Amino acid sequence: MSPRERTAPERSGQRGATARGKRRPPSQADVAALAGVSSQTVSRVANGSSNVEAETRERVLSAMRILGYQRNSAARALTLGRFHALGVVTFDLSAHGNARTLAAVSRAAQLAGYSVNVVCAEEPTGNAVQQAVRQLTDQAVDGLIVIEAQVLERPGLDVSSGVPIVVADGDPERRYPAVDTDQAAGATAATQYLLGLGHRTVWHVGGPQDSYAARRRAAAWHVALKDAGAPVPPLRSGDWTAESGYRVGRELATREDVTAVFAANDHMALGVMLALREAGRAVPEDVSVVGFDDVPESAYYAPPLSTVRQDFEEVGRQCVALLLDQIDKAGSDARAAGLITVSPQLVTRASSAPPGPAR
Amino acid sequence: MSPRERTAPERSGQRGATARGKRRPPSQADVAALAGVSSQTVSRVANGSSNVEAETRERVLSAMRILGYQRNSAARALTLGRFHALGVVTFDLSAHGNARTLAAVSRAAQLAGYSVNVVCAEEPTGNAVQQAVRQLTDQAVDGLIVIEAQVLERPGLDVSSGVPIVVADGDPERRYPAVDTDQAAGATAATQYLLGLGHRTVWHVGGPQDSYAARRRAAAWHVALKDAGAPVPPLRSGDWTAESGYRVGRELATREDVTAVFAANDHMALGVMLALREAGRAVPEDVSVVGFDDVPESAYYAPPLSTVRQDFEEVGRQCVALLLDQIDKAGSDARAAGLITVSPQLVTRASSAPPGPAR
DNA sequence: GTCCAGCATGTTCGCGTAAACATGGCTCGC
DNA sequence: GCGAGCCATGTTTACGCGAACATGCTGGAC
Repeated sequence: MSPRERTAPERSGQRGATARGKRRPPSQADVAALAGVSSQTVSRVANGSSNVEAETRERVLSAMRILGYQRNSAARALTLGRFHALGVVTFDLSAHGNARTLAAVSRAAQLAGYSVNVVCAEEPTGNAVQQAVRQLTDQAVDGLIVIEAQVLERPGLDVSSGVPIVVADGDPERRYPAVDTDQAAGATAATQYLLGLGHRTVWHVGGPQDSYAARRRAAAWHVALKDAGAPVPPLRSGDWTAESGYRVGRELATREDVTAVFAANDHMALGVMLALREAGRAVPEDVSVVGFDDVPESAYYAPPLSTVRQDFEEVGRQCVALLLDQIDKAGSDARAAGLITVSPQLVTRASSAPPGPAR
Repeated sequence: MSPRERTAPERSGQRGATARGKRRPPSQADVAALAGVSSQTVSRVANGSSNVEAETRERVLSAMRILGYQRNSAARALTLGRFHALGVVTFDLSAHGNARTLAAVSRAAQLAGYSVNVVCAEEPTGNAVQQAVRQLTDQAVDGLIVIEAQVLERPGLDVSSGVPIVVADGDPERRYPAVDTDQAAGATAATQYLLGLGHRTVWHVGGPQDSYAARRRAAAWHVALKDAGAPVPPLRSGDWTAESGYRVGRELATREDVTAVFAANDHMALGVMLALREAGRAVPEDVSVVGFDDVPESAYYAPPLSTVRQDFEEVGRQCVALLLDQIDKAGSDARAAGLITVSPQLVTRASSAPPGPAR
């Protein structure tokens, strides 16, 4: 009559060790039967609820161990309406910053008892993202983190899927709560630093123009030059790769009046330096170079690269904090859309110096 | 009498747009009610089943659109007993290779209709991994991929959690099916290449000794030297970072007899090159350097680095293929534990050359 | 002594889905 | 012309869990 009648005869001895038959993992009911209690009591023990006598608890725990019980998270999610999972959408994990941010998100989420579901969209086209988001929400997440969100700006893209969203690094329209490195501060610091060394002006190798972070770095560079009354050279853009930096660098190397270059990331700076050296322009004697990111290797470039250090750990942590916040207060009208800013820090190394006396 | 009685009166007009009340996402039953069919028919349409009249299907699809229906994956997983999710355990996403592999896994999984659950274990201690695996299986995955699995060798570590496991890059004991770059072939190629250039012997800067990949590269280097009748210099080890490469490089730079160095990854090679240059030893004129990985930037190092290119994409793809294979044939005794090997490729650039005539 | 509070535990039910089974109409073959 | 079989669709049920409610027992206040 009780549900035990169904399950009890079917098993004899413990399973789990043997690979026989169409094994079904043990359920609460199985544990309950073995411990001689109701499945509800098992549930209480599993959730660390109070109100279970010590002796009963022990019996249940022991039964769990014997059967190798693990609660079924699907069933759990179904009844609770919560998945305890976060989704992360990103575009290019080979980009150092994205990978680092993801790692930090993963750690923070784990600490909070959430798992992390990653989707790596092929391309930052609206469609790919749409699909990625669809897959994630379909796949059961309580919230979404979008890393490197340039794509969100595409008009008509609707990622409102019912779950809260937090954007890391770039939501130009402020449609979602966001966590971001203070790109402007970093770019300004780099530019002012180079000007302060005595350079007449600073050239900028920007990132791809569909990247919001890249645009903000470029804008801050522009403003910093204007504020200082320095001439504003034309903006050259790459695509974050060292190769693109090299390409732009070759062009810059031909111009005698280039004495300081601020690249929007370290990898492009690396390419720029190689191009300069190949053209016979010494770094930093003839041209100073500053990057952005502070990838761990940049201290060992030739020469070691001055750069702007981003705190990816902090960005990841804050993303998770902000998202969990939104998830928890789901009832109250969340959309308060905060913006958390993480400060970067200028790191000076051997790739920058005052302009040479000659010239 | 029908379930519709419960749901119908509760809602008026469509929800989803308004933020009123304790919204519950629309369910099959809601769609069914709106379309005037049974929920089973909705299920059939949702799963693309045959046997639904075109006109009915249209009605259901339209109802889905109106309500913004998304199937509840928890309920789905509960009935199907499958989550359509893979778990990935890794240790350090800032390591280029791991991040790339993860990205490839993510893409391959997505293509197969699986989502990817990532856990980034703090440290490669048995405990951390144990916990990570626990969290993942608890969190509902159909299979597990362990990237950079040196940790699996710890005795007593039991990750047998009922789900199939595939190991990327290193399961020394072959306890699990694995996909791996052919480390030996890569290291051998690099060593033989340097010997072939005329160097009397080749020094090796190995990775951390608890990394299986590092140990295999070192072993192959050792064998290649012996096979060639070259003297075998003592092994120096770093920890994959450029900083450690620099440290070892400073030491090597003091030895006049060092003319060729094979580093176990590109970042350490970078550090080595900086140390050599600082000590007045030119690369490649005085010392040739070869790395491993072919990170995208290595072509722009100073000088551009000869290295062994790993095909992370392929490793990721194969991992997923192997894992899905195991998942599907769960019944048959899977543990056939295949090993899939992915070939790396030597890429020669400016950092290597025949030894200088002098000396 | 009575009654109620509090506690350990059991019972019922619903979550959303898909499999299994049921139904009723229609076609086709002989 | 009548049953076999197929098709579109409906109905029932199980999946595993935990919230809500139910039960029965102990002890203390009055």
